This record gives sequence, structure tokens and C-alpha cells, in this order.
Amino acid sequence: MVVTTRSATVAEQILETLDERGFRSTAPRRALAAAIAEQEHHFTAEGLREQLPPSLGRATVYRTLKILVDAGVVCRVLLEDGDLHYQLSIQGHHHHLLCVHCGSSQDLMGCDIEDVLATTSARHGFELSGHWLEVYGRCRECMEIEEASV
Amino acid sequence: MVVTTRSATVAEQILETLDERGFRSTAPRRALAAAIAEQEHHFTAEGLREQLPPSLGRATVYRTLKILVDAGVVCRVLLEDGDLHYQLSIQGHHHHLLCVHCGSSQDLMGCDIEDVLATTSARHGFELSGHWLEVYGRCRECMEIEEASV
DNA sequence: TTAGTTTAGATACGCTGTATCAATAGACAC
DNA sequence: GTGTCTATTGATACAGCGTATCTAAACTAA
Repeated sequence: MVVTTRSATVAEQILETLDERGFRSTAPRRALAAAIAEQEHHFTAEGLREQLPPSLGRATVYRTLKILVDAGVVCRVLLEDGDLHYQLSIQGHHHHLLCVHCGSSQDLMGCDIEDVLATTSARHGFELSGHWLEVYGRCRECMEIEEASV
Repeated sequence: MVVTTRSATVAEQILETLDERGFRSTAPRRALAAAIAEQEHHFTAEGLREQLPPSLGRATVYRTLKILVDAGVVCRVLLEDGDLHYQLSIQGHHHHLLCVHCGSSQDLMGCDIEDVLATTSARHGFELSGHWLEVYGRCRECMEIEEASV
């Protein structure tokens, strides 16, 4: 019997992307891919490092994260205080609904704001080429927990 | 004859805000206010420091910037590469149209995306509390210069 | 003028990330 | 398998941005 967990599949996807880009599959990268696949929320490089054997060098973590960000497998999320964290992101362009309470984030596919931005930009004589949007608030789970505890 | 330049007025506004918040008007702060008022684009703390006498301490620049950000006189802008810069921002909530070519930025008042975000968030069971939006592209001047040079 | 409080500048520190470099480990041909 | 060639690793030093700490100086009010 073969058990395929979500994180195993995701880890494989990460390694596949690396392979497609001509990067070798190495033990450190496999460990990193597995660790990233297991992250529930957005994470920092140091946080990730703490979950890996100390023998795995600091530079390797940062280097690999950079590669993965460039490859679009991992994206950076901007926290409300200006901190930049990392997050799994197999998909393409998307935004995040960040729960400021539990730290979870939902991906917002289908960028509804493109049209609004295009119109607004044009009004300012501005040729739109990209945007960065983060949305902060409270997720359903946190709202339900709060309601239950009142 | 009294000449009131734009930057003199802005510098005064900055100092007024500090005063309202109970901060003293000191020589370093006056110098900083004047320098910030003169910035054409977004700037970094170190960049600002280079335009000030070296006698003005590094810590003072960072400390004052922090106060001004908290006071809403200066805001932080997120560059496309993830760098955080500072920018004058006398107004309240707004966004920026950042020209990736010349570095200029226009303020986008009237946040047209609130409605879209509220709807989208609700669909995800998410209670919206804030957002961060930066828009990247090319400003009218840069487009005209490019067209002229072709 | 004096006493009390802010503020300044120097400096050390912390965090995130990058550059350098010798040693190692994959990949591939044979 | 073995050898060779190159990518990758980990250690380390470094860089950039920002904060904490501390003593001296400057401001404010009495």
C-alpha cells in the first residue's frame, strides 16, 4: 500500500520544478522541500532552519529559498508590520488573505482588482505593469473561536 | 518679501505634527524635516543621511523616521523587489503608483478597491481589517521620454 | 539658575540576506 | 563501477537596515 500525503506530493512538485530548471536534486534540497511542504503558515528562513538538522547550512537555506522564489514555487508575503515572510505558492499570480490572529493565509486566486487598477492607473497617465496586494483580517476559524468563547 | 517654498511649508507641517504629539523641536529634527520635505521620490534612511551633515547621528535618523511613520507623516513603500523605502505622506490611507523606471511615485487617493476586497473577503469567510497595495508601472513622463527617443 | 526630562550621538548588537571559497557530492560518459 | 567535470555545500566573513543602551548635552518650566 502506498500512502501519498499532501506534503509528500508537494515536496515532489518542488523538486520537479527544480529539476525542470536544471538544478540538481541533492539531499539538502530534498530536506528543504519536505520542510517547506509541511509548513502550515507563512514562514521565515530562520524558522525553517530550526526545523532542519543543524548540519544544513544557513547559506543553503537562503540560497534554496531564493531559487524557489525565482521559480515561483515559493512567494514572499508582506506582513502588516512590513516583515517579509515566505510561503508555498505553486500557483501563479495571486494574493493573500492573511489572518493577523493565527497567521494563516488563504490564497486569493482570480485577481478581481486588475480592472479597477487599470482604470485608475490610466486616469493618472500611468502604464500599469504589476502590483503587490496583501489583505489583512481575521479568518473564519478565528472568528468562530472568538464567538464560541464569548 | 516672503518666499514660501513648497518644501518649507511641508517641513513646517512635519514639525507641527511632531509638536502636536509632544515631541520637541530640536535642531536635528528640523534638519531632518527639511531634508524629507526636499525628497522628490521615495528614499531610504541611509540615503537621507547622506544628504545631512555627518554630525547628525545614524540613530537619530532612524529614530525620527520611526516617529514620523508612526505619526503618519511618512509612510513606507514596498518596492517591487521587496525593498522597503520611505516616502512623505501627509495624507491618510492611500496607495502608490510607483514608476519602476524613474522611481517617482504618485499617490492614489480614494481607495477604489475597498469594495472589491470586501466582497472577495466575505466570500472567503474573512473579516477584512486592512490591506497593503502597491502598483508598479511607468509614469507619463517616462513614457513620453521613451516615445520621443524612438 | 536649577532641576527634571527629552533628546542626541556613539556604539554595540541583532536579524536577514549575500559573497567568497575550499571541500564535497551529483551526473554522466566510459 | 570508475573517473571526470561541474554544481552544490557549509563555513565564514561581510553588508544593509534597524534597534538597544548609555552618557552627555539640550530643552523646558519653575
